[in-house]
Amino acid sequence: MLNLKNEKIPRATITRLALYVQQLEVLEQEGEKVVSSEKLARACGVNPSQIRKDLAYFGEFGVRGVGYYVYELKEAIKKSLGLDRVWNVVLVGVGNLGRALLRHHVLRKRGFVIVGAFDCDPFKIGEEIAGLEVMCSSNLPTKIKELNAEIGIITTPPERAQRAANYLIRGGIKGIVNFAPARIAAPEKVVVEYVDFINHLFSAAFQISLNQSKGFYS
Amino acid sequence: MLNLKNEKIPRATITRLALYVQQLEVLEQEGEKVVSSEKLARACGVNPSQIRKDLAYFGEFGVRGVGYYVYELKEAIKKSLGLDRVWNVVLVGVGNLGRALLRHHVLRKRGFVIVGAFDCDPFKIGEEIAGLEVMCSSNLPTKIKELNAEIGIITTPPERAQRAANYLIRGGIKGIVNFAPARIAAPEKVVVEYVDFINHLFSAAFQISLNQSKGFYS
DNA sequence: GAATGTGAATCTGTTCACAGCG
DNA sequence: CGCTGTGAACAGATTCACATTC
Repeated sequence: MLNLKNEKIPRATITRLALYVQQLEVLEQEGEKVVSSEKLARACGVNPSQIRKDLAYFGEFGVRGVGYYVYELKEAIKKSLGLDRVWNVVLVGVGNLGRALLRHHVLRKRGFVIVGAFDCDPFKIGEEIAGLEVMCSSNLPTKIKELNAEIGIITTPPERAQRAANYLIRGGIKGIVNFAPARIAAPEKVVVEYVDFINHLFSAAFQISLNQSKGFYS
Repeated sequence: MLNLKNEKIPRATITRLALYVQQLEVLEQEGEKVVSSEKLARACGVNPSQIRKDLAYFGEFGVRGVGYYVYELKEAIKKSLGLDRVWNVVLVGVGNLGRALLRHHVLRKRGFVIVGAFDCDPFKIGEEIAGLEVMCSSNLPTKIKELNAEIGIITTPPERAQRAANYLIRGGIKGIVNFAPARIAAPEKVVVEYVDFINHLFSAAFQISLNQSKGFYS
C-alpha cells in the first residue's frame, strides 16, 4: 500500500514532505481548511510545482480548481511516510545531547517514543532520566527485542559511535540515527541517517565568508 | 583569496568538504601522511572523482601519482571554508537542547565559541550555565555587537523561533542556525541553516517502512 | 607507474507550461 | 475559471574516461 507507483522517490522529496506536514499543522492551527500548492509553497519556501510533483509520487490528494484539504493532506502524507503509528526508539550515549533528547517531548509528539537509554559508563548506569533507567550498552542486543525497538539513536562521542552501532545491529535494529560526528559502517538492510549539526555551522560560516569576500557587509 | 575560481559551488560540495575534514582528522590520528582520493572516498562513502571535483573548486591540492598530504589538505579545506579562525556565537533558547549545546565542547573544538546565552523566561535569566550568565533575549541587539558575534543559534520552541530570529537580525547577525522545527523569514543577506533532526527520524521511519513493504525483513 | 585534474556523458532533480478536471 | 497533475524542457550534480603530471 506504500509507494503505489513503485518509482524511486528522491531523498529530497522525503525531507520536503516532512516540511509540508510541519506547515500544514501550522495552517491547521490557524483554522485554514483548504490550501493551494502556491500558498503552501510560499510557506515552505519552495516552488509550487515541486509540491505537486512530490505529492504525485504517493497519489492524487488535491481537488482541481480548489486545492488541498489541509487535514486530509496532512494525514495522507503522514500515512505515506509511515508516520501514522508509534515507533519505539532506543538511545545510546547519555551525555549532554542524549539527556536533552530523552527530555525532548517533541519526539514523543511526533510518534517517536524512547523506550530505553543505554551507556557504557558505570557511573551513569542505573541513573534515572525522564522516567528511564540507564542500562549497560552491552545489554542492547537482548533489550532491543524485548522493548520491540526499531530505531536506535546514537549520541555517543564519535570514537564510540561504531561500537554503539554494532550493538544496535546485533540486536536487529532496522534504522540508526547517528548524532555523533563520525561515519558508521552497517549492513545494507540497516537504514543510517546522519544528523551532523556541526556541518550546518560550517556551512553557515562558509557562506558568511563568501558574502564577506563579496563585500556584502560593506 | 576565497573561492578563486568564482564559480558557483554546489551546496552538497560544502557538506562533503566538512565530511572530508572529519575523515582527514581520523587519518591524521592514525598516523597516515598521504591519502589517495580513492582511499578517502571509501572512508567517506563517496565516489573518488567526486572528491577530486569538489577540491578542484578551491584549487589544486594533490600530487599526481602520489595523492594528497593529509595535514596540508585538511588545513587547505578548512581555510577554504573560512574555518581557520574562531567564530563567536550566541545562543537563544536555554531549554534542554540549548543547555546541551552550551555544554557541548565539540563546538569549541571546531572553532565555534558560544559567547552569550539568551532566553525570555525570567526564571532562567541570571542562571549560570557552562560559565555563561543567561541574559534576556531583548538585550540581543546590543549584546551581539558588544560580544562581536556573527552567528546565532536558535533553540527555542518553534513558535518563538521567529521572534528570536528578529532579535538576532536586529543585532546585525550574519548567520542563523535554527534548531527549532519551524521556518524563519530573514533578509537575503542573513544566512539561514536548518538543523531538523526530526526530519531524519521521519526519513529513517519512511525508509524502514519501504524496506518492510518490500519484504526485507522476511 | 600511479594518481590527479578535468571535459564530456550521464544521471537526477527541478521548473515550466499546459492539458484536464472539478 | 482556477488549480491540480504531468510530460517535456531545463538545470544541476555525479560519474566516467583519459590526458596530464609527478
